[in-house]
Amino acid sequence: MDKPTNSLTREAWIDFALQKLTDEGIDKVSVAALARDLNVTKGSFYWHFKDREDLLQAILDRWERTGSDVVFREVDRVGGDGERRLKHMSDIIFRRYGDQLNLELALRDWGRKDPKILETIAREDERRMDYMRGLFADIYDDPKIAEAKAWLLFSLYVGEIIIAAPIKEQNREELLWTCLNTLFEGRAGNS
Amino acid sequence: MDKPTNSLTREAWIDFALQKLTDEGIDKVSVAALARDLNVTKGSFYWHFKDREDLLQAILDRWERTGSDVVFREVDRVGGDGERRLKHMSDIIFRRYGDQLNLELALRDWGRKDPKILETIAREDERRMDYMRGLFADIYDDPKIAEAKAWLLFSLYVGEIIIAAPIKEQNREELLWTCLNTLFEGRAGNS
DNA sequence: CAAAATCAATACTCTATGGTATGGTGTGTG
DNA sequence: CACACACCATACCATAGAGTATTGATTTTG
Repeated sequence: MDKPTNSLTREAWIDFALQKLTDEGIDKVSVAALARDLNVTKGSFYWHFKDREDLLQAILDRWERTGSDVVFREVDRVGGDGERRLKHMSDIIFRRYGDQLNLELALRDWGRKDPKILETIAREDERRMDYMRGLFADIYDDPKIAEAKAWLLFSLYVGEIIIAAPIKEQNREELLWTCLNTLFEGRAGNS
Repeated sequence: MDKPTNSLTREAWIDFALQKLTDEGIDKVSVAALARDLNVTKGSFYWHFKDREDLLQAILDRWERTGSDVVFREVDRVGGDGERRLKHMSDIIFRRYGDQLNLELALRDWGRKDPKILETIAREDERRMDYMRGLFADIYDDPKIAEAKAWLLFSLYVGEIIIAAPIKEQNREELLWTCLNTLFEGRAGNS
């Protein structure tokens, strides 16, 4: 009863558009190009969507819904203290290659051009910061330090996507964990 | 003898295009739009430039030439040990608001769409990383740690441009210096 | 089975842009 | 003064994309 037809659904359009956004940026998410690649005509698109804006909004909604909650839930499910959870979370993030990272970049780039998009991104970033700040607060009493460490960790996540310089003294994984160890120095004991 | 005319020079076109790139991204750096904003026609553009590609290349060259060398030179001119220089450099970077940061973002976004652009950015990023890694090596004997700290500092620079979350426990300046202090913990003594 | 809803094709308009070809206007120089 | 060059305007072509209107073909449903 779900959808017996083999015709395009609205969700399929959104899926495909999301992939385009990831690969080529928001400007290339054009009605004409999507229709071409899907082997249909624009007549189909304008049946499922009011206009292009409608599609873009749908893309954004989807991203916000399937954002980082899954990561938070998985981390909390396994549990452990603040440091354990943060390292677990970082492990998940660092394993995410390619598409996930490119989507993040494409979205933030989109946000630079459209303040309404930026608002959504800011909400999502705030949720991420709140989560990390909370975990660091388990380790560091000074809320300013906890916030700074969370900020540095967040920066490490995005830095890896942006910085194009080669790593010279170690491999990628080593580097990331050396960075992590730097973040957990200070007040608490760690390996 | 410099340029007695009040007509548009090639450099003026590049200046204006660079501003457009900063404000609206590379896609909006269009011949038609630039000419409109400059109150001339495309006839002027195609006198100074072979085609759009020619302008884009000129923009990139200019960025690479006026990139970070000025910062490095200023830092080295004032001098001091590694930690002093790194903090001096960070102070310079953190004081740069708006345009400088947006240009960095716009460029990296451009690089995502064009591998040839990414090469130039990678070269520049490598110079920056080399410089910072060298300074951290003055403080930390382990080259892996020095590299990681440089990477974290670089991440902090770009993170601030990307992360849209509000800071809650302190103001921007405090946060950045709390982060910096975290980076200089460990083996060396600092304030 | 007929009617209605769903989904897509066709054909069209309008705007923006890259690029070319050519003609016009000021400025300096012999 | 005349000529050449630097600089720009005008007119034009081709392509790509947003959006609309209408029609056509399946499915679903009464």
